[in-house]
Amino acid sequence: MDDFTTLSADILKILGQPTRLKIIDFLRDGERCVCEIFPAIGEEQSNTSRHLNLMVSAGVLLRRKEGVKIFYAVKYPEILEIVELANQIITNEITGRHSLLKVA
Amino acid sequence: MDDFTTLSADILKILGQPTRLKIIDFLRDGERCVCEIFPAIGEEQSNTSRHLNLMVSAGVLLRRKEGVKIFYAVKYPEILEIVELANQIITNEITGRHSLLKVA
DNA sequence: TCCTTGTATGATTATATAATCATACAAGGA
DNA sequence: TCCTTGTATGATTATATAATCATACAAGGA
Repeated sequence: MDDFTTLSADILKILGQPTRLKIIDFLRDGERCVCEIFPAIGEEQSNTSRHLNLMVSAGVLLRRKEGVKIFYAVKYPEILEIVELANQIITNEITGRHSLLKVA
Repeated sequence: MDDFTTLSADILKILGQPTRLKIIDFLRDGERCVCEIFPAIGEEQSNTSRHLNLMVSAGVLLRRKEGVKIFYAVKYPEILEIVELANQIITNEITGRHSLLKVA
């Protein structure tokens, strides 16, 4: 039922949501607990927890338990590369430059 | 209202849908008209057209008109790189390998 | 043992999304 | 001018999604 393309789409879909992208960005420097994440991104604990769980299920975050705290971390370096490329595209879109023009 | 993160999320979101990802993949070798695209991906003309329009609006595809046909092409090479990275992540997920293990 | 802190989840609601059918519209050829 | 081909879009429907409030649950300290 799930072909390879659908699975790849799921990875991009999970990254393509503002709240989740903010979380990924906050985890750029390493693992953080939920109690650090939700104030940093300005979302409710509840909502943040749901997104974190979605990202673990999707395979983009790792979860580690330490006492009462749960730490989350980006699972693959490729995830940060993807975000970086998306940022580049937006930069190009904003400056009105196209790939064809950049070649010149 | 739309900060940079939201815009980047929009790019990833537009790529994170199976039908659209199939279109991107079909356009890998260059521009194609709608009449070539929809049979190739096995979707209705109508649905394909909508997705193509969404992708042009999002800034990931270029549109060119030639007579009665409309040709679409991937706008930025970064888009194909993103798809490639997502494919790598899925490959890792399927083989059960994690980034930490790959380092060793 | 009781309390506090940290996290997850059930229920609900508003909104967005994807797909479909029917149809409109534009361009070019006969 | 009429017809055919190629493409876009209105209306509709089923489904997914994100956010919120309330609450449950687990771990450790006092």
